[in-house]
Amino acid sequence: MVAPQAKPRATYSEIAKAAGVSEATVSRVLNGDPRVNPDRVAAVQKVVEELGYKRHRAAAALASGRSNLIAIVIDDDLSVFSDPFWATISSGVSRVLMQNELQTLLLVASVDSVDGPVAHYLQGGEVDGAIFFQLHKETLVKRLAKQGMPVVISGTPHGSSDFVYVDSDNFGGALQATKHLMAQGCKRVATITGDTVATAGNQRLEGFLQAYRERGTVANKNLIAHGDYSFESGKEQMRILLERDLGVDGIFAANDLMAIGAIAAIEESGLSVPNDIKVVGFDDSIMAQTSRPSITSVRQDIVRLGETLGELMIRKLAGEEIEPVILPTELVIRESA
Amino acid sequence: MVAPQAKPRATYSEIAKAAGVSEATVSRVLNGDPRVNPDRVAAVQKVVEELGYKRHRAAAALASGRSNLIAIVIDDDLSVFSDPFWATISSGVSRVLMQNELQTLLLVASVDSVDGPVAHYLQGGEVDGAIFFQLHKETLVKRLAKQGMPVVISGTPHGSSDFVYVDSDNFGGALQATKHLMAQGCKRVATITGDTVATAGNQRLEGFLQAYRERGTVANKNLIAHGDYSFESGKEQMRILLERDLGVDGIFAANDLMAIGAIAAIEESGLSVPNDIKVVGFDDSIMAQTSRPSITSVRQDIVRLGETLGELMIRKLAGEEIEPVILPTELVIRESA
DNA sequence: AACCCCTATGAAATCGGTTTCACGAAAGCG
DNA sequence: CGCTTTCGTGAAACCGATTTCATAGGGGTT
Repeated sequence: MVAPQAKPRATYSEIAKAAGVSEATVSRVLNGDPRVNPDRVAAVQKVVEELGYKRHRAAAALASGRSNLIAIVIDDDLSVFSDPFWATISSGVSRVLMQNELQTLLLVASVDSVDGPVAHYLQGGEVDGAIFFQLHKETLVKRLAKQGMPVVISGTPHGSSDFVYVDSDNFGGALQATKHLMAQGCKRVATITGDTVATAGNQRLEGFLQAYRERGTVANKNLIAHGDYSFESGKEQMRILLERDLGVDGIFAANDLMAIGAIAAIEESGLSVPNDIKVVGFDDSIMAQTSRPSITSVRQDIVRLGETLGELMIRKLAGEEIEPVILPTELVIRESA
Repeated sequence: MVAPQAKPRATYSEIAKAAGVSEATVSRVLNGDPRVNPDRVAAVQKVVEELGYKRHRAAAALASGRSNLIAIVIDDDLSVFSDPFWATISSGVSRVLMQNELQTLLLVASVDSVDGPVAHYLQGGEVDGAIFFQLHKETLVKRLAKQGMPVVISGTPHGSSDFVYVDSDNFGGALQATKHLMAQGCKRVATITGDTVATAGNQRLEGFLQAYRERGTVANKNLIAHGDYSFESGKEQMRILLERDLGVDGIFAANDLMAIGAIAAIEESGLSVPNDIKVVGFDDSIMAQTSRPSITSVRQDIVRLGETLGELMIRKLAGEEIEPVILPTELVIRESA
């Protein structure tokens, strides 16, 4: 049951011989060194073509000290199930990296410990850079960055930190969503927040509050219900809001799932969406489109997010100074508001 | 802006010196060669511990010819958006592989061409094995397998092919779903299929047909509507079924999204679910839970699917003869049927 | 014309493990 | 008791690219 190896891969030594140059020159040609005589470049390229040569990554990595590998680090515990965008982002990252001759290494593991296997792995110099999703503890990332490893993270980090990150405009999206509700005539707009410990949830809440400020008022504290992004919490918090009897006529939910939960609670209480209460969600997920009523929602460009992560990493590897990027969101208007 | 490198990593030569043995012995110890004297094993392990040594992957790969890298290959065009399980499966794979000292390489690219970059990459011997998702063209996979590369695929392949694959029991799930509808008193159960060119869609259709057979009849051809897994197609095909006026009172949709579309069409026509028509979906996605009415659906164990893919790969790498695995499905009963 | 500098190039060292091979010692055998 | 095996071990070759370093020519300067 052993592998019947195909033709043994070509090496520099063969190419060098066939092209009548030294291995050093082959290397120079393949790495785009401009100093090589055009004739030889052509000769080498011809042979490379004919032999169907492919660079041996491990050998190149060993010799150059660069692995051409970028890790995508995902925390095992939380992200996979809670973040529906994970796949899309990763694919965007992978595509962009691949176009730049880099490979994507997928690391799904518990990232919490600064001393765990992931930490060791990353610090072992096995990868040229790391992209983090769903950052909860920043200690590890901070340390890696300090050691000189190029790091880009998805989502706004907590602290002052000078990490480079990419995020959707949670604040702006929430602001726009809330203002839309107000513009639709809602007098008392409430919000159901997501996990406000994480920055995304917090920013969406801030956007909501800002809409009130821009109207010259302050949102009543009772108009803020704290959910956790789940359908159940949306339903539950909506029930609580209704019980408070504040005359709520508009809801900004921090994601679509909670918006759907809220609508379920509203309809169970005998009211209707959007006639009695209007609802806006966040994410513009497939559910926003298929739910009845369909849900007005804040759209994030997830593909672009992934691609941006990849691009920033590439620029960072090239030594550029790079800045965090906030991607715009867009309000998609449907039946619910 | 250059990396302030931490301590330069330890190497065999240091370990060998410190432990008073040769580098060859260090290698043997670190690779678990049983022939080494226990005293030396202990000595080496102690030094390794103290120095916090980490194996240099590139060097090891170069010397041994094994990369310890397994590729997950995903076709750019289709899978990412259409398959909601992608992320979950990948994470399962990655976790299992990591527990076995293997890394997961994510390849998102167009896989169609037998001569494209992915093909080249895989044939370049850069990885020790490959796991394919969403297989459309089998040519490349077939060739890789023939060349001795361990290959495992997710989903049942088309042909006779002797590939090793892992799949959910689409046939059994569909059979169970349809029988459930019949048991609920449905006299005329129809189905909305997914893409029947792909095996999963076909198997679900076959399961549906089998339910009729087991009842001793044959399903009327007009009871079969062909969708494409999208919400819109579910709605559209349901409309068509209703227009045929066959007295349909049960629907098995090949996924939840189409089930939701079907329900939308049913309610728009003035009928109600489940009173007039009962509906069963497939996937047990989050939408099945949050939709109103909530949807009875066939559940697949996606996490297990990913883990199984990883496990099969590991066993294959170990040289075991392995067989395809079909994972059981489970009918989750909710309001719609 | 003598001298210096720059450029293109190849020989050889190097990266850090793995594996082959040879050898001495210990063990098994007749 | 002498001879063949087996066992543990280290020296050294090796994996395939990259990179340093030395060198031979070519060009320019005065």
